[in-house]
Parts: sequence; structure tokens; C-alpha cells
Amino acid sequence: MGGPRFEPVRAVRAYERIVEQIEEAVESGALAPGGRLPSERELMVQFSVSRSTVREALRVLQARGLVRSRPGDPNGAEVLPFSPAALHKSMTTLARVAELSLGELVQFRMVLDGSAVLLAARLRTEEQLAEMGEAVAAMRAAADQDEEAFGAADVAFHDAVARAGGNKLIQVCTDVVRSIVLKLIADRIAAAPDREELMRRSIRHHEEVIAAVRAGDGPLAARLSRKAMYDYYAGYVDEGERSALRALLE
Amino acid sequence: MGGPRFEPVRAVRAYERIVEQIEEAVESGALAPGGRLPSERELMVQFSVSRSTVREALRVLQARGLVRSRPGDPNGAEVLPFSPAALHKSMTTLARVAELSLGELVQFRMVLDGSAVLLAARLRTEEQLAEMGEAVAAMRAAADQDEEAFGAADVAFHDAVARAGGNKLIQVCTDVVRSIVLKLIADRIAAAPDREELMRRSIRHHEEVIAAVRAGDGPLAARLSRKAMYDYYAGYVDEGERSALRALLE
DNA sequence: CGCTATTTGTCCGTATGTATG
DNA sequence: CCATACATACGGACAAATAGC
Repeated sequence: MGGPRFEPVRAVRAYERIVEQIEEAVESGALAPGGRLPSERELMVQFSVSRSTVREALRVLQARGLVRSRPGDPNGAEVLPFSPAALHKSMTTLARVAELSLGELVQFRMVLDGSAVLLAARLRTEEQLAEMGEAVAAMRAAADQDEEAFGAADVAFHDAVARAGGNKLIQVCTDVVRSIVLKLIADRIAAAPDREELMRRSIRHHEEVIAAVRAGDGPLAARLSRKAMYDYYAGYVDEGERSALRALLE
Repeated sequence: MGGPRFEPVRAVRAYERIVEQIEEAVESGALAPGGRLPSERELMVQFSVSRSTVREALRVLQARGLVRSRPGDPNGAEVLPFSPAALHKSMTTLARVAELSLGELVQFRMVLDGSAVLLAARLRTEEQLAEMGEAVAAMRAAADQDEEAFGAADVAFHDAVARAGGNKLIQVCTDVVRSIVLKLIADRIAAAPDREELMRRSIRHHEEVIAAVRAGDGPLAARLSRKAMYDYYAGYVDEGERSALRALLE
């Protein structure tokens, strides 16, 4: 029993090995963001492969958001700082291919945003609290006038909350899912008949959340936040799914 | 004011357009999973581009987990069913490049798993409840004997909970983050001196969660679930970060 | 400012190993 | 076993874009 456990050998393509090596170099920090890869011709010498193979590897790395190459750049491909673009892409395809419903996406936002405010109520600094206040002030200033500015201020608020919560993963995921949700229903939101009332109520809810965060009452802030999101988005969610959203309101 | 808002034109590569078209076909359902793309030679005719360009496009699509191509396959590249592989990959690089700490990852799991059980307490069927029970039974059977089987049963439990919660996004994300966390500390977990005690306590916690889910007490089940995860993982998290985890235990 | 060298984007042709019938 | 069609990988070529002189 036991004995040597042989791994099944999958035929690994040449370009895949190149990807692995460069990926390793980037993630280990040997290649810092802003740094440059050797040129394609240099890489084909170093890896002793053809240029096509090098290029396929670079396309994969580019799809993963690690590097970017421009035509004519005398330096090689640029190593990019982290961006949630790749995560955004894969979540978007997940949403479409796995047929995620709007309800599931909104529910996910309720969960993450609620947790972010819960943490923010504990960990926020005075500066971050001020940022949230400024964002809501911007929302108020833009209400009934500038749709886009209102949306941007709303984003700024939730981003400030997520940052104050101190969990980068929550921050990135809320950001990604929010943009997916907005892309799905941006037109319906703008065309809502009771748009102004929704905006006013949203501002009021945001202020209540800030008050709870300032008071350090995390659970209250979380409930208020989830309720605010429910009120704002429930109208666009199928009735059958709304009950699952309400399960998060207790 | 206003006027036509021109978008900045980025030079879009040929392979990128091919990616967009095929991606659109897959996501719109025109190409169902299991279906086949035309062969590379056929694609170079249809898009009227060279072989290299087709191949670079296919590499990108493959990196995004949408298709897979094998040498010698008489049919073209295969359209894959959705798999969280791409999401997994981008989250893993996020964890490394954005320097996510173990604490943040565990915190994220506490949030998602807690929410999943909260929903499961509402929506679970009797079958799903039975699955959870079987998973815990398997954990008990494997305790003190088979490390691997214990871990697999634990995974089965959390997966059953996540499925019962009814949110596919939560399900996928918990799965992805769990595997990242385990990869980070698998060796430390196996080498823990009080390993057996941890396993016994973990089984007890799981049973308490099931009881709360059976009773339909979502908030209690969520608290128990977060507590269970805290107890199991807190020992591997830096002391400075533990307080942020405890913020989720109230 | 234009010129030049270099690099990327794209194309073509070819050879090789592999899977299917 | 053989023939066919396929993906993988190679090498050479040209145009467009970029940076530096």
C-alpha cells in the first residue's frame, strides 16, 4: 500500500511553460509593476522557442491582466500593477455562462456591503468617516440634476465604506459585482418613474448608515445597509427571488 | 451643453475582435457547451486572418476558460461548460499580487459561509439537510484516521450548505477562496499539534450548525458558522488581524 | 521636424506529432 | 495499419507604430 504516487502527466504546451515562468517571476516580485519584459525576439532566444510561441504566451499573460504590450514599444511588454480587470472579466462571463440572476448578484452585494459596513463601524478612522459624509453630500448635490454624478458619488460612498472595512477582497468584489449589476439595469434605473423619490430615499438611508457607523453600532449599520440596497434594487428583481433577498433583512 | 460624446479610439487588434465575436457567440448561447468551434484553418477563412491571429485568439479564449483545443482533434476547439477555473486563477493572482493576507481570506470565508448558512436555514430542503448530515458523518468516520477524507467531507459539507443557500455566486466564491486558503496553510494544518482536538471541535461545531439550520434559525446558524471557522483558522492568522475576524462574531 | 532603427502586429509556408475513422 | 485532418511549433517576411537622434 502507498508506494510512489505518480502524477498523471498532461501534455504541457511550450507556451504554457513560458506563462508559468513569467507568472512566477511577476508574482514573486522579481518583476515589479512598471517593469519591462524583454522584447519578443529576446524572449524567443531566452526560451529557445519561436516567436509565435512567445506571442501566444504573452496573449495569455495579457488576458490575465499581468502584462500589456504595445506595438513599436522599444522596451518589452509592461508589467502591470494589479487590477481587478481579470477578476471582473471572469465574473462577468460567470454571470452570463452560469446564468446568474440579477437577484443573486444583488444578494451578493447585500452580503458583502453589509459585512463591509459592519467592519467599518469597528475600524473606521475619522478621515474615512468624513469621506463617507462627503460622498453623501455629493449625492445630495447631484440629486435631481446630474444622474452620472449621483451614481459616481454613490460609488465613492460604498468604496469609502469598503476601504474602511479593511478587507481588500471584499472591496474588490463589491466593486466588480456593482459594475456588473449596473451594466445589467442601468437603462431601467435611469428610466424609473419614481427616480427622484428613490434617490431621496437612498440618500436618507446612506445617512442612517453613516450615523450607525459613527456610533460604532456595526450590526445596526449592516442591517440598514442591506435594507437600503434592497429598497433600491428590489424593484428590478423578479418577485420569486425577492423573498431570498428579504431573508437577509432580519 | 453635452454634444456628442466621442469615445477615445483604442487600436483594437485583430485577434481581439475574434475573441469578442466568439465570446459573444458562447455567452449568448449560440455555441452551447460541448459544441465545437470550426477548425483553425476554417476560422482563418471565416475571419480572413492568418493562422497566428486565430491561434492567439484561441489562446485568450482558453485562458478565460471558454474553450479547449487538443492536437489531432478532428473537430475544432471544444466549447466548455462553465468552470470557476478562470475565476480561481484571477483570485489567486489577486491574492498574491495584491498581497491579500490570510486574515482577509479567512474573513471573506466567514462572511460568505455565514451568509450561505443564513440562507440555507430558510431555503434548505430535507434532502439538502440530509446531505449535510452525511458529510458530517463522513467527517466523524475519517477523524483520527484519514486526513484527506476528513478534508473532503468538510468540503462536501460546506458545498451542500452553499448549494442549499441557493446563490451560485456565493457557492463559487466560497469554493475558490477555500482552496486558496487551504493551499496557503495545508502544511501547517496537517502539522498542528492539537490536530485531533481541532477536528473533534470542528465536528461538534458543524453539528450545531446543522441543528440551527434544521430549526430554521438563520441568524444563530450564521453566528455558529462564523465562530466555527474562526476557531478552526484563527490559530494560523497573525494576532493583529484576529481582532478584525472577531468583529464578525458578535 | 524628419529620419532611422527597433519592436509589435500580422501574414505565409512548412514540418511534426496526434487523434479519428 | 493507413490515410486524413488537426493542433503544435518553427522560421521568414512585411507593414505599422514607436522612440531616439
